Amino acid sequence: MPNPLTLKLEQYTPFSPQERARIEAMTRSRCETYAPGQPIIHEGEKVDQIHLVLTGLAARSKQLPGGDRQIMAFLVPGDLCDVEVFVLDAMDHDIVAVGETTCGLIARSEIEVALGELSNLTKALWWSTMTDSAVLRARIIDHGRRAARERIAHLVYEMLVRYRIIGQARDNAFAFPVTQQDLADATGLTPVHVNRVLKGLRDDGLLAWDRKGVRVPDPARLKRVARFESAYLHLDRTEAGDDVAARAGDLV
Amino acid sequence: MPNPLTLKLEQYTPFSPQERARIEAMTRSRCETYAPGQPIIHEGEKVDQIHLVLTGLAARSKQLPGGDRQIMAFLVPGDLCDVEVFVLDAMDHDIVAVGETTCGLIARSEIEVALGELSNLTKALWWSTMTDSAVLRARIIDHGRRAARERIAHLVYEMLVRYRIIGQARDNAFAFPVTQQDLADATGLTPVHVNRVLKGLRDDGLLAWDRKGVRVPDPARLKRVARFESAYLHLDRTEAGDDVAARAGDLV
DNA sequence: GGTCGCGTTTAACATATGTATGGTCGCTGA
DNA sequence: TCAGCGACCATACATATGTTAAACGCGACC
Repeated sequence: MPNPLTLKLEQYTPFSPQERARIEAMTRSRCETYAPGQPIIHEGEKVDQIHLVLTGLAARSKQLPGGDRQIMAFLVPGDLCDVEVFVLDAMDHDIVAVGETTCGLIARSEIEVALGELSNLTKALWWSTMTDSAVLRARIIDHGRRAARERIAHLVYEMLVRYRIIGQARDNAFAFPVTQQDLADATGLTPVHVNRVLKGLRDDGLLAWDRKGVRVPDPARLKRVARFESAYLHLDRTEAGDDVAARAGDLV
Repeated sequence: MPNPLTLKLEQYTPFSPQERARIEAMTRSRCETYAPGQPIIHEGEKVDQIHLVLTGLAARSKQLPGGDRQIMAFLVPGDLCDVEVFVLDAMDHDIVAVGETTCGLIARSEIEVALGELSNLTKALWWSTMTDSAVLRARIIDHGRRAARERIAHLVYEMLVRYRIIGQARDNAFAFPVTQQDLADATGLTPVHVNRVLKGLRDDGLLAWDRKGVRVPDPARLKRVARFESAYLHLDRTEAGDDVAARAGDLV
């Protein structure tokens, strides 16, 4: 019976017998089984082997302060839990077993030789894709487990950080040319309600929003309201020089 | 003034002067500017150049039948709109300009040489990552713009397709070992409400859910209720042999 | 064979958010 | 100058979903 990973990947492209054998070999080495509810990988963990779901059901999930939990994706046999290890230093969410689950463990080195030498640019592109995914997951958490006020606060704070990173925020103010309708479309709310919430945030002095942009008078306070955790943006690569730190440092 | 793409990518790794020059060269070739609201790429389009946001603000968005729209991500200068062109045949969502926006256009071939030769396995891994992102976006749409009933129906239908693909669904039934609490965590609802909705779906004969799994008596009907569109799963690679089609064919 | 724990089911009630509508303000163009 | 338009703002009301709590079924385990 074929390996679920090849079954999955061959949706994209058929492999040669050699390639197939290589994948089968990789995934046969070592397994681990987990009981329902048991964590497979924790947030913050630095993994150096890739987990592949072989049987059962797992989930990407995030535990929120306050006890809420958001599942962002289910992982069925053939799904890889943590490809991001190649480019990100640590997991920004948990993987948990939902049903009784067995995973194949593939050493990072093993995949590295299978992929061949990756150029700097390639790796940077991977990193960009992986962080984009992380931002998508953050949006899922927002929608699933945060009230409108936090949701909007979170979005604004994230944009502040992102604009700072590219050097386009001065004095915690940045141009953000969206209408309230756009905001509604982004947050899954209704324009009327966006307006209500915005008014509330303005009244509380959490942000100012005039024609030309947003200003955040007190980022630390907005961050608290938004329950913002910066890990998912993966800005902590100090090797990249301290430019990034200098640009976003006080926000994260 | 530095190119916003290098500014972004160098968060991950510093480039050599040559690498930097290469990126700058790629993005200098051709630009296009878009007015607010104007589409940059449409769903279904096959692009063969990559769009890079240089100034302004764009968004990944999806137009739903009924007029609703969901923005899944904002794109600021330095963000790439459509890296997926390398492995996916067509866009599964739109890119629209939110503010006045200019994009640099990078020919697909240009990036291809910069990346070097990619092995089959590498490309398959890219494909896997990109479709995972697409599933995340589907979840954002669910949360933002679908009522609880459709949301759950959509999730169940997606799981049916995914289990079929890996050959673990028989007779439109599959093991799905989740509790209602898990479902609530995944859909952003409350266990009580999940229960209500599930009861409704069962009463309407849309699904049966006993201890050992889910059964979907009439997939076509569930698909309608879920307003499910299969494009985002990218199952239409007929070159992959018709195995996939055979496995999921009638569902998509 | 009882009891304990866990998941499910149901009920009554509370509220965040949606719906509908209309008003104001600042632009733009004739 | 005025009409028209789009964005923002406000109000009244409707409802999907959350909250709390309790009962029920059922397998696990002594």
